Amino acid sequence: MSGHESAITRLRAQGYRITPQRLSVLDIVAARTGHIGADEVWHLAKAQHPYVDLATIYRTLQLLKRLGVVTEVVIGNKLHFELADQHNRHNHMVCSLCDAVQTLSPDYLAEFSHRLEQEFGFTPDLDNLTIGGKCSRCQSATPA
Amino acid sequence: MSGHESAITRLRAQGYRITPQRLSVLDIVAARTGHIGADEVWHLAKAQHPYVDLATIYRTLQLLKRLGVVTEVVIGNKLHFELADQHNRHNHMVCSLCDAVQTLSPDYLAEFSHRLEQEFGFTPDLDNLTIGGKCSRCQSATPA
DNA sequence: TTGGCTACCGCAAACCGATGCAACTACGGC
DNA sequence: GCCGTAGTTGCATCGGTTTGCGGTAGCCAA
Repeated sequence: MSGHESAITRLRAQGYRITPQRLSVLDIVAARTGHIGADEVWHLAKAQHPYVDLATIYRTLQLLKRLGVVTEVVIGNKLHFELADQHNRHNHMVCSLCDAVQTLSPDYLAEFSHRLEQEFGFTPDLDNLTIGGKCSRCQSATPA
Repeated sequence: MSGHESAITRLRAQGYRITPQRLSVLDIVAARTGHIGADEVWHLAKAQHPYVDLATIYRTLQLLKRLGVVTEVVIGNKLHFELADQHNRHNHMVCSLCDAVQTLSPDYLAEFSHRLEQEFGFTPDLDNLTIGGKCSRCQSATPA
């Protein structure tokens, strides 16, 4: 129940309403260290509030993403989310074979990002950037 | 009708079969300069072969992607594909607001990629990396 | 050329995520 | 504390992509 008062304040400040459903989603995502799937958020939310609809979960998560409260991680072909912590930003590397996830300091992408902005005027959304590829384990396990 | 014989050879060499459906998809993607949506591939394929199923199109495109024959570009929430040209590699920057696509030399990502491989043993799949963000036009059009 | 093995296809249904709509409710104003 | 209104919700449905299954056909061997 702590650590996301600022998110609530921000919601209210921008004219969004504070609803039990939104609080549930926020609590659930905040309680988890690391990412959580949309379906799992739904499952947990129903425990608190039996009639929440999955559509509401998706809408809420998209809203929180737009506000920068949560970030999105694409794992396999499912969406996962995690609380955006400005003091612990990171990107995700996801193995396309085993879906293992490693985190990465945004420092690795800082220079790249600056160049895109300066040379193309394009502002990459690094907070929600998931990098696909092969982890070391699968890399060496693959025949050739 | 030219330029993808090597792809056919590669398919056969790996034990995959050459079917009319696969040849259609290959022709269609090769004929297009730039990316093409899965549904459009389907549309064009049906002109040649009326009973092709959309599922076959998707399966074929995923197979060709796995073999490195085509690359995937995520635009909005649709998948697009284009012929992988080793002599003209590039990445894509897609605006999340207007879906505009800009291409980017892979040079911009080369150093980043090397670091991931050396420090984490993670091999990023840069060929299929789509970078989301805001294009300069939408950036300046957004109120704040 | 023929036969047989197995990859592949078409069909249908499932799945994830997004969206339109009418009913509902949070919340500022009185 | 009550009211009005506009933002939200639940429900139903839809669009794009994936998957399971039984029949089909590409390819290799003889």
